[in-house]
Amino acid sequence: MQKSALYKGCLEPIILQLLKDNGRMYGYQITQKARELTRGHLDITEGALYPLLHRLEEAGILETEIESAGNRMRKYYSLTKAGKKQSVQSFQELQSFIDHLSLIFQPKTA
Amino acid sequence: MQKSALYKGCLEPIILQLLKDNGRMYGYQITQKARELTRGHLDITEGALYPLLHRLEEAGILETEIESAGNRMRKYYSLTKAGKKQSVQSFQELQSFIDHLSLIFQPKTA
DNA sequence: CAGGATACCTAAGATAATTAGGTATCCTGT
DNA sequence: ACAGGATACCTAATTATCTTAGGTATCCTG
Repeated sequence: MQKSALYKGCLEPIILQLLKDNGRMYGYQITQKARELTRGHLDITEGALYPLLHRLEEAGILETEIESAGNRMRKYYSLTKAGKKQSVQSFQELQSFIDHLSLIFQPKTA
Repeated sequence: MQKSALYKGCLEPIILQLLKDNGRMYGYQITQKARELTRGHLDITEGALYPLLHRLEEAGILETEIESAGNRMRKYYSLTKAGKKQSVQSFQELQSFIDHLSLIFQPKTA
């Protein structure tokens, strides 16, 4: 995906939703899960993902635990209490945004 | 709207769709029609609209006719042949993008 | 032991909007 | 008569968000 600029602005709600559904995840895992759920259509680039995760942690939306798998580190992210609220809200925003779009693209059913 | 960054990248398909449905429109009219169809939720800013219209004309997607209503000019935009193709394609892209999003946000129904 | 997958990261550039202006006409109310 | 809101066009500076293109390092398979 990402050929289209449509993707812009959707990354944050996507991440919050994945963390809501899966409890806690590390960065690389998030990219794999998104790819899996969309059968390869959604490719989250690491250059977008990591800076966003850091911003969300900074903002108190996410919290981290670092663990090691063998000799390799994994930084697990999960929703804070504020993050859970945020994930609900961002889902609602996305839902309502899509509803409004459909008023443009399917005016008959309006 | 536009509090959310979701809107980014959607303006072009929206404009193409409105022109497809309404034949020909001038800039200000596009903003009003979008507002009307979404009952006030979609506010297309002129700073985004006009430069985009110019780019689409430059690209041969849109063509213009200037008319005057009283002493005031109106620049009407309509889809070229290439523009009609483009409007179909951009609709399909939007549709498929939303389908993929729904795989993230409603994984049960996948 | 090369190469792909796993796992983290950042910086420079591109893209696409917002914000905040500018110009000018038309119409309504006081 | 004229202030102010709607109509109608436009652009430039800034901001937000992503892509591209790197960098480091471990693990596993052929």
